[in-house]
Amino acid sequence: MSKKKVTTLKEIASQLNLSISTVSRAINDHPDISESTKINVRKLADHLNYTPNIFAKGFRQHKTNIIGVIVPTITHYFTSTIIKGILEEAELKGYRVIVSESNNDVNRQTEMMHTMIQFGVDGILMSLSKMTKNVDAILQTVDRIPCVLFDKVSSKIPCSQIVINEEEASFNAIEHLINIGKKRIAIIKESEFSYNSEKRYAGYLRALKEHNIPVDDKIILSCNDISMKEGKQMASILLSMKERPDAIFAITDGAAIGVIKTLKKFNIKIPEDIAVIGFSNSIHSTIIDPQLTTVDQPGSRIGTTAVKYLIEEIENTNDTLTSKTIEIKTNLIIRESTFKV
Amino acid sequence: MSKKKVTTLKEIASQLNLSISTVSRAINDHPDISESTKINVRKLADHLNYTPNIFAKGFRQHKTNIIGVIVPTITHYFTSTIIKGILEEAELKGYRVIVSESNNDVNRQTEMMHTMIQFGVDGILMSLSKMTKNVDAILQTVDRIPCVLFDKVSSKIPCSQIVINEEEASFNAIEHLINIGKKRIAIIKESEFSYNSEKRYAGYLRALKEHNIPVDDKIILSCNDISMKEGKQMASILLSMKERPDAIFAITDGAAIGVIKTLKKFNIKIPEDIAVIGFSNSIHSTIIDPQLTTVDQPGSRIGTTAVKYLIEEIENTNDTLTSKTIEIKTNLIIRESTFKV
DNA sequence: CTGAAAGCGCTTACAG
DNA sequence: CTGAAAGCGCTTACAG
Repeated sequence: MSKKKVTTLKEIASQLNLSISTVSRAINDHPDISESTKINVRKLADHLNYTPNIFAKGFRQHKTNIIGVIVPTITHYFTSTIIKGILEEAELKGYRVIVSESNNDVNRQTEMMHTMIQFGVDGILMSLSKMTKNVDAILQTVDRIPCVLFDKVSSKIPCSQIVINEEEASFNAIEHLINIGKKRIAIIKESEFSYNSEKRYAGYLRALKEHNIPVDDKIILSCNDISMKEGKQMASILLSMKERPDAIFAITDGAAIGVIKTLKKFNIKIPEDIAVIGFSNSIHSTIIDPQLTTVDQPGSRIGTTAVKYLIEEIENTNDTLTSKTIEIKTNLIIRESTFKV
Repeated sequence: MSKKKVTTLKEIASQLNLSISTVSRAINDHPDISESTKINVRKLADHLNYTPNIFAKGFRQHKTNIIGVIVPTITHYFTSTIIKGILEEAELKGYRVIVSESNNDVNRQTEMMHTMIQFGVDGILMSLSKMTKNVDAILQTVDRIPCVLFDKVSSKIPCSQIVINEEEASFNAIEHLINIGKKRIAIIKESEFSYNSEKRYAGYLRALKEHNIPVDDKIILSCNDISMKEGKQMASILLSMKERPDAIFAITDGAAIGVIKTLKKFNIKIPEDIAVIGFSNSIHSTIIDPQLTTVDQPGSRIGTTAVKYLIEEIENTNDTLTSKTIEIKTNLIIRESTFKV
């Protein structure tokens, strides 16, 4: 592939009989340079289609204006909306974004952090892969380069974290079920190693407690790798019980949709016999019939917020490193699976 | 943010009493260097956690090992599966990926190509934004740097293009409808400026022709910005006709799902009264009830193939530039919306 | 087998 | 207001 020869400062300087330094300053609008020189330089630069060699620049300034993003899976709708937010905000601030998928593999995740650092990114935005138990590698990274965690975070890591109000959102969802008269509310959650799942579970427990509803372990179901399939299985288990629940809270929309599919198969009336609530407000939630009541997670806002905090940290030269945890508010979207019009 | 001091070749050289050149060669496994030196250098490099400064390297070698990707919208499931494929293959080959969204804005698209070139990407992978009529900017880019188009392509651009067999896939979908006895098949498509839509429409026309079914313009509906909403509207229009169709082919799953929702609202039996086919095999197609017959587009394969061709072009030093168009095969996935078990 | 030196394109403290 | 020079970290032709 033959690339066209590319314009450099040297080229412009020689054509204008100026020094490279002057041309550099003129292009960067340095106050020392006379207006007339600036005009001449800019004109020729435009004409020759000059674009600075970012590598020489980044190399010189130890700054690349690239942000690295590591997520478990890019194909989840929620994740892709976060990335959308990241791209928008980063672009606005003059940063480019390198994206990587860890596929929920902790080793890949570690490797990716290293490659990103090696690529000279200015900072890293990361959503942790499942089962990230050993955080040593991450601690090292946080120590070397600005990092912000989002969505799947860990309190063991000293850096800013952007999350949603998981516990409260879940509390509100359960309270809504109680308000519509439900008394025996099942939950389908993940194992205790999932940060998000535990928070949502905590909200569930608090809601029951505050409304004096006894907790029944039999209708608290955990599964690994929660998805539509698990939702179906858990729904079958719940239906087979002597004392069926009158509402099911699945901590992901996927599982909630699996639940609805199974309930429909057994001709259970939704929400009259059993109401269903999910979590995420994925697009699926309006495709399924009845449409799913769920918690809307503003992915795009999470993304833009994460970028804001990261860039602040990148550009903040003084050494005060305050790691904040920012909670993005969610909304309960009430639809047919809990509310009959 | 205080960054730890980073290990350089110089540091290693001085600790080992070697020259920088020798250390550089040892690390790059140059044949000139003795095995013992290599071992020493590697050991210390590991110990000091040495990672080459990619910017110095890229700057020196005019190669960044970064691929730029520009897509209209990242949040479309199909697009995100393509990106997944791109990330996998790129990583395998030692490349990183910068992603950008054009949001279907031609100006943004042009700007992004420029920024990417400025960032020194080795090549660009692009899916064209809608209404890319003026391809001048793209022609310029193609001239400066290896490019491969995928999914939304244009025959006006001389570079390799990775597409699916749109026309044939659509032909097969229509033929399936004919095989199950349908005789009056409507199509919901986009305007004539959409490459994909036009190809699918061509397949529709050919199938009708080969089966001697007359074409009726009244049941050929076009809309801009096709989605679920448009699917609902078009379905209403079709239902209001004296001569209703007995099958509807929507060229996107979103529109097909809108169609199904409207048909259900009017208690039309699917597929007996009206069968429905979509295009993409998005996850929605198994959420909706009845499940949607649709064309599976292997997004991940499109992504990996695009990367393969791009890297071939990047690494191919000789000047023979052969632009091929590669068609990735699709499959018709038959489900309840056309076939009653 | 190893080293000294030039150079990639840019910025910036220093000098005038 | 402008220029000469050093240097960012690396690779590589040249010399030994």
